[in-house]
Amino acid sequence: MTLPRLLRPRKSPKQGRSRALVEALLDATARILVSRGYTEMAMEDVAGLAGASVGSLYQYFPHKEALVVGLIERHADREVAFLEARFAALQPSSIETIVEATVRAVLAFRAEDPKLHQALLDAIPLVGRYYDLRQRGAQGAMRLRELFGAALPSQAGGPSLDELVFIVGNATHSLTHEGLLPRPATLDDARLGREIVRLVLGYLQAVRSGEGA
Amino acid sequence: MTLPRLLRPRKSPKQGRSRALVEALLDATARILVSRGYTEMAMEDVAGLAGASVGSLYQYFPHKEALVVGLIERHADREVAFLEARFAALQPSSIETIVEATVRAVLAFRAEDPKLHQALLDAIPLVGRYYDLRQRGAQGAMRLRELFGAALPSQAGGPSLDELVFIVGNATHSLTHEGLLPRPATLDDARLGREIVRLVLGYLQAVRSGEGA
Amino acid sequence: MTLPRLLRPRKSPKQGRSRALVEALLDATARILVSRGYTEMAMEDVAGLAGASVGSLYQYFPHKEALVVGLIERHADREVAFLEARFAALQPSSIETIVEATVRAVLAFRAEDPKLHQALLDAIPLVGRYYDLRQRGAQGAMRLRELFGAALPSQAGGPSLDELVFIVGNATHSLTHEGLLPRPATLDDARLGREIVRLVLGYLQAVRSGEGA
Amino acid sequence: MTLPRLLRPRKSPKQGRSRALVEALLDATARILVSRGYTEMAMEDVAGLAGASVGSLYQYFPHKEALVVGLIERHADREVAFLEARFAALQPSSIETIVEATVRAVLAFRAEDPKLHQALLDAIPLVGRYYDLRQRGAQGAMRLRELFGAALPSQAGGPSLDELVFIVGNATHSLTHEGLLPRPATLDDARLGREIVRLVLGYLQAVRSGEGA
DNA sequence: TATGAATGAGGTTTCATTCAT
DNA sequence: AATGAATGAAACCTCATTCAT
Repeated sequence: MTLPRLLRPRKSPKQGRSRALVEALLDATARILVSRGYTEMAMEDVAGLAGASVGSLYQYFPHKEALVVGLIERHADREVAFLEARFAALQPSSIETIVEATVRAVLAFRAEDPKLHQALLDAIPLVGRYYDLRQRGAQGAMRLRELFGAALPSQAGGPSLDELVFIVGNATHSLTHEGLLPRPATLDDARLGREIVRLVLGYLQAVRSGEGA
Repeated sequence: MTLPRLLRPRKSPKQGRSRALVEALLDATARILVSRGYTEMAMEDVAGLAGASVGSLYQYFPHKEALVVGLIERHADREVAFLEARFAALQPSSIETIVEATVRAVLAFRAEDPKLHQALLDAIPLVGRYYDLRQRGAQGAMRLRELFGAALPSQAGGPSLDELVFIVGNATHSLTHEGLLPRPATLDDARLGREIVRLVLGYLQAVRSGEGA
Repeated sequence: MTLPRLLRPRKSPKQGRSRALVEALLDATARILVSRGYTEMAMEDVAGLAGASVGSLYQYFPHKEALVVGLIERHADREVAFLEARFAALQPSSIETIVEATVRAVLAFRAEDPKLHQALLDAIPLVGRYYDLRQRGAQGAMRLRELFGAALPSQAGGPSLDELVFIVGNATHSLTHEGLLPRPATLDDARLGREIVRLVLGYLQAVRSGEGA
Repeated sequence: MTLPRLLRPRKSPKQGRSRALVEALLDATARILVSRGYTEMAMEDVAGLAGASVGSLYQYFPHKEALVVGLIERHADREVAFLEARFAALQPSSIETIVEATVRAVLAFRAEDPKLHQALLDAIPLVGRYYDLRQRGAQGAMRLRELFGAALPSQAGGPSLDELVFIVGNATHSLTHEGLLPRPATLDDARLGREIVRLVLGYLQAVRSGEGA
């Protein structure tokens, strides 16, 4: 618990049975993480819910954090796949279309399991030693750069592309998840999406017109 | 841990000595929370660092969560005081001035102890049973409503004041703290502040001009 | 807790105020002992219920056991007084009358607060280091000897007077309190008293007639 | 401690090794209970004396009370087996023989480990939430009913069979254990047994002859 | 004399992790 | 490969008792 250990599983799930077990273990982790939270999640219960023994669990996930990291990564992979599927249908397009599609897609993915989404977000600081959020984040940033880079001419005096991606990416992300302020009841996903789009496009417009420089 | 427990201390710190002890305990909590994180924070160590005994600690904070909640609330109180002190100097003012001052103030407060700020943010989900983030958030929202309400005419077809506060508040908050994407090295607090202001004003401009409606 | 300490209170309750406080403390002890049991009884709660502070409590009872011992002794004193009041009305009398009166009196005293009676009985082993049950018991035995000695001629081949007192005393005591076997619903105090009397007189009869020798 | 917990172990000892461990744990409990008493008995010490770890202890006994209840039940089972073995040799017999055999058997069992016997009796009130003395007692009463029912014709005006069993059972039990009055030095087990038998038979005689009715 | 804040040893219990079978 | 019994460090928390005020 004190000394950082390797994150790689002892055995790579190559065979089908192993793969199925890993999936079951991650499913169990998701269920318990949502219902009880990380601290109250016991390894024995995860194994039990997955129909396996602790021993088997430890064969694939060398410690508790690895389990959560595994779940986060599976979730992130799924999100990427979900988003890419949506993007595939629209390029090349105007920046307006791209932003709109992205925001809608992110909201749609989140809507599939909001509780799990939130639980994973909450768990990230707890597995920080083993999961480098920044690295994953950087991947997302790269993708955004691609999407934006083509559509946006860089602007003298304005933010660099990296900076712009940082601003837009974080603002969007935070607004599509639970944040500090409670969401007004009037703001359903559709309306929320519209406002986020307005926020992003308003920003891009301001950058283009050199306001605030 | 399973049953919700009371959050009220057994005893309220009224005399000066008690008050000093509570402060020392919260200081110790802050130090250890930053250096080790919530899970690794042991009550005995907190008491020891504060020069007190576990027994005394438990006299004022009936359980571990209460200790962290106490720290979060002290921190939030200080933030409010800090911000209000800055606001006091500028009203009534244009919306541009208000936004700029707010963003700078938030960044300045955070800069006083970024590690602690982040540690507290990370701890919030862990004490969620005892600390209602939303309530505190709602208070902040009310303050923002006051500030914005006067300066912003409501716009037909645009977001309500509540919705606007939600968007602006969350976007600002997330960008002034650690988020999903790593902050580019080029983006120091000054530049970051400028971009956030641009984001917010760009949004308000878009709302006013009815774009995206 | 480990080393036996003195049982004498630090201060003898001579003044009226002191005496009243001691009574209040013992009353509180009784209440809490009945409702929660010895282990769950906290000194602070006893003091609080008596309207005093822990400090004052410790002025009169140097430790937890002393409190219970004090209560037991007050209870025993009251029982003696109760019984003696009843005895005063009937001597000299036949053995039948004596036994009958004794059994009825014991049952009557117990009926005044059966819960407390039982709680004190249960607590005796816990304060054994400080309370010598045998000594108190021996006092009771002496009184019985007096009562029986006059009415019963010793019998060659039968039990000595001491042995007889032991048998009769213990049997009576156990039957007037909660024992191993649950009391049948049909057996109210009146019927129970009748059977105990029959048991004792039957025994005395058997002793007299030399049966079982 | 405040909330009633389950009494069932997490795991049932089925294999031989487990069974042996449970026995060792109960033996250790017995030793420490006798030497230190329930309150001073520490779970770690029990485990240590049994050559196991606290963890293993808690695998079979989910809390301290369960450990003591386990011991009490093992002891009671052994007592039943002991008594039944003695009974097997003598029926059908006269009531005199039955009473005599029973009293002697109870005294003989108790003589095997008087200290333990007493310690368990003392512990019963402390685990009352988990151990229903009455239920066990009722079982014993049923056995007595069988034994007596056959040999004793019911008597008009006298006690019912249930009442009779209650009287005889409790009187016998209390006299074969430590009671309120100290046992006279002259009264060894043999003599004590004789007196108890006399007490019981005297009572039965009185019932039969309608005395005290 | 009375108070009640402070102490801190010590207790019970959990649970991540290992490893013999 | 799978199992699950065993481990034991370590955590939280209580409460009898003391003593400065």
